[in-house]
Amino acid sequence: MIHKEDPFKANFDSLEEFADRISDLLQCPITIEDANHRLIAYSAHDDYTDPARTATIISRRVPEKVINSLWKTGVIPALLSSEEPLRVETISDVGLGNRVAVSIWKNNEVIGFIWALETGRTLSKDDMELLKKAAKAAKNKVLQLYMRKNKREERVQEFFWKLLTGHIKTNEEIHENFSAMQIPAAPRFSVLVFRFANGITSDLEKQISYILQTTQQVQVLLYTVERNDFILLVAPKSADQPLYELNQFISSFATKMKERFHINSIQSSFGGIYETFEYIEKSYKEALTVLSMKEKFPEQTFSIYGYQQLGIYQFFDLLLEKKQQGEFANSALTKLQAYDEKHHTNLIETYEAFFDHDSNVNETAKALNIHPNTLSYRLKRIAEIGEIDLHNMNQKVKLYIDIKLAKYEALH
Amino acid sequence: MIHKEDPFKANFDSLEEFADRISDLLQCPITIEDANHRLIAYSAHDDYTDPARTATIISRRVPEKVINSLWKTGVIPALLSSEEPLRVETISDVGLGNRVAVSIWKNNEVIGFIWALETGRTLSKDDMELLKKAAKAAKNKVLQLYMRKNKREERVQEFFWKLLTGHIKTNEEIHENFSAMQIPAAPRFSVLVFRFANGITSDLEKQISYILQTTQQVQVLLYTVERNDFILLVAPKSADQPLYELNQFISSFATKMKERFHINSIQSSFGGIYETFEYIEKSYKEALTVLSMKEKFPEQTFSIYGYQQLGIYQFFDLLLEKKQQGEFANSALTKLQAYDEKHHTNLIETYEAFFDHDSNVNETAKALNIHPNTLSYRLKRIAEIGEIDLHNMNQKVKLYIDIKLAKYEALH
DNA sequence: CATTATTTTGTGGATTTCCACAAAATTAAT
DNA sequence: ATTAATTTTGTGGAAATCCACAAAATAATG
Repeated sequence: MIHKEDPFKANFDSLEEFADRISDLLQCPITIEDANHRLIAYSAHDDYTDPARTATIISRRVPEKVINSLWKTGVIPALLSSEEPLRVETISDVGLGNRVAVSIWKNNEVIGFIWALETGRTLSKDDMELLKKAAKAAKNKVLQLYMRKNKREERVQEFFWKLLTGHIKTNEEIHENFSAMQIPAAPRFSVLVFRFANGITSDLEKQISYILQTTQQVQVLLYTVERNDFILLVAPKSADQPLYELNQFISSFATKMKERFHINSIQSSFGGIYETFEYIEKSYKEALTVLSMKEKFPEQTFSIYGYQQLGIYQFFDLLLEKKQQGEFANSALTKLQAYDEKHHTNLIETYEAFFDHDSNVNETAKALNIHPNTLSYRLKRIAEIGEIDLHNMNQKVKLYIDIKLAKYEALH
Repeated sequence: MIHKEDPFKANFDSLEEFADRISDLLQCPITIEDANHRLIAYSAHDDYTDPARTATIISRRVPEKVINSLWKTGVIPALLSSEEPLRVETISDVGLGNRVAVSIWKNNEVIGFIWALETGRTLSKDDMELLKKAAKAAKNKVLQLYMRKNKREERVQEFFWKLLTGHIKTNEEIHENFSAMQIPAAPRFSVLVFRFANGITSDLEKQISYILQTTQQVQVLLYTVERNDFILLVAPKSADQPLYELNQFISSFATKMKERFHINSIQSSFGGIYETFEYIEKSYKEALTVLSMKEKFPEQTFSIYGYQQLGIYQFFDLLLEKKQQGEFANSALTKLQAYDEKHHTNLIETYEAFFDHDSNVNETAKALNIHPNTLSYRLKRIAEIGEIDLHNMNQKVKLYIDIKLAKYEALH
């Protein structure tokens, strides 16, 4: 099939119609996606489609695992760096058959993709050329969509910011806005913050937004940007393990940012998980509290992301304030410190390590490079010197807290 | 030996002289004590004295174990209820040889004792009569001492009260007063409070004072009375186990008050142990904090006396305040509560009991009357439902605190 | 420098904990 | 009322803890 003149010169009303036209010309199923792999249009009269395409059409977005594998195999990076069509071999793990893809460009930016599934036949050089022309012809329509989405995005972000700062209080008002903007409802949510080392440029924002759009672990209801912080309203899917899901999300986000965009050192946190929207502001503040604590007390909190996981550190600022007014003097701690000082021992360090390792003798001994019996001996001495009963939860905990608090104070 | 006329008619200059006179007449060593068993005077020209008397003279007070045994054998109660001389058989445990005692009375009150040690000879009926007369004759001189002591006591109490309320601040000023009033210095001290069910009458005050004067476990530097509270400045003797000594003191005080005066239900507490006197006010406040906490949260604190032992409850009022402002919501706790509610389970109670029993599976199971495996199973469920890692000290502790805090809030 | 006190490491055995598995009992759901 | 899910109790064996004791190493003291 040879097309001397541009077969896409004629106007078309919708991108669906356009997809069908390409499909007719190339004799294979066509899918058009936006830059975030959301479905824009697809050709209708095809007899066969592979599982990946089916899933894409059903959920109106490309499945996350498909996107991940397209990144890993270098397909998407190639599409983002060249206007040339690219053949993708079958990746059967994710139900992806042979296909050819091309990116749609506006100036120096990719604003979408066209996919041609090679079901019956393999595309020729000329067919590839044709696909490239199709990409150019689709530009304007995709751009319109893109602009429209951007405008909506701005309105939505403004709304989110009002929620975060508590400028919209009543549940009714919030719900009205949610449905007006077609933001899906969710039974529970949390505010999540990614804090970057530098200010978030609009380029970076697009990259983040891209990763979020292609994430299906949690539902991202809203997001906005504030200096170095990328702030999200996210809804974990399960009622059973919301914390687990959020942690997973954070970790996979960090991995993706690192692998795909070489951005390291993102600090992440999320606030409490709540069920009604009045708590958005609170959850946000809690997320900020976690970040602030992670900054001030990094060694103790590096593995903590959620406000709940922050545990006793939630009230450390409160305790510190009182401590600095001279309260909560712990004579056990004082005595142990004095003993350590005088005899060059490590009783406090030992105590701390022991409880950091969940009162597990062997683990702690290993971590401290000492014999387990040495650890036992030291604990016995700690009990004697500090006059503290190590079988008493209350006393144990108090000393543990006081040790951490002293560390915190020293860092301050 | 018969003495028709009163042999004590003649004036005498000092009680020492008087003791010698009796000793001459009865041919045995004589000791005169005040109502609190402090040595007032003793006869000098005696060839033999038993260990109890020696110790009494050396330390200028009757040893505590001797007093205890005189109470147990009913000697002191008898002396306190009758003017008649009383023979005491040897109590060899405490180094007490045979002797005769008589109490010195002023109106209806005992203000001292005279002891005659039967070293060589046994006292006859007439000798006893003589001793009784001696007690009457000693009255005035002993009373003078008694009054003088009382006056000093008043001045000292006033001074102590100023210390407690922070009206004397500088260490210098405090030290000056201490030496002016001949209060012994002590390397470390704490303020201790006994709170009685009712106001402290002057009778009760005397009884308490009596017990304190005869106590040698800790050194009582100062005391005073405020409504229902008997407030003491005490100095533990050892540097190693001051807490232990103070706890012992409290427990033995309670026992004595019960056994000797049938007074139950004393609430006791003490503040921090400090080394410089500026902290007296603070220690006092801490002691009051303990008492207040014991009142508000009795089940959790019934075995706590010292401020240090109060542990995490030291900052419960602080936490409660924040909690009531809506902070520190713990979703793990919320979920567990919901689960308990819905399925009629006891997860929270189980968790609490487990840590109250120092994470000891067997003990806890016994206390809850369940199989140890049931406990394990419940803990596993708690971890799942609350999304909490039971191998993580921080998370464990936070939930424990939050459970106790919820209880505390409910009691409020 | 010698002596004493304290700390560390090692050994062995009784006890306890931890788990996996399974049967019974109870509760919830259709 | 039957089925399914959850909870409780039981058994047994591997692993870990605890403890007493002792030798070696180190630190403190006169």
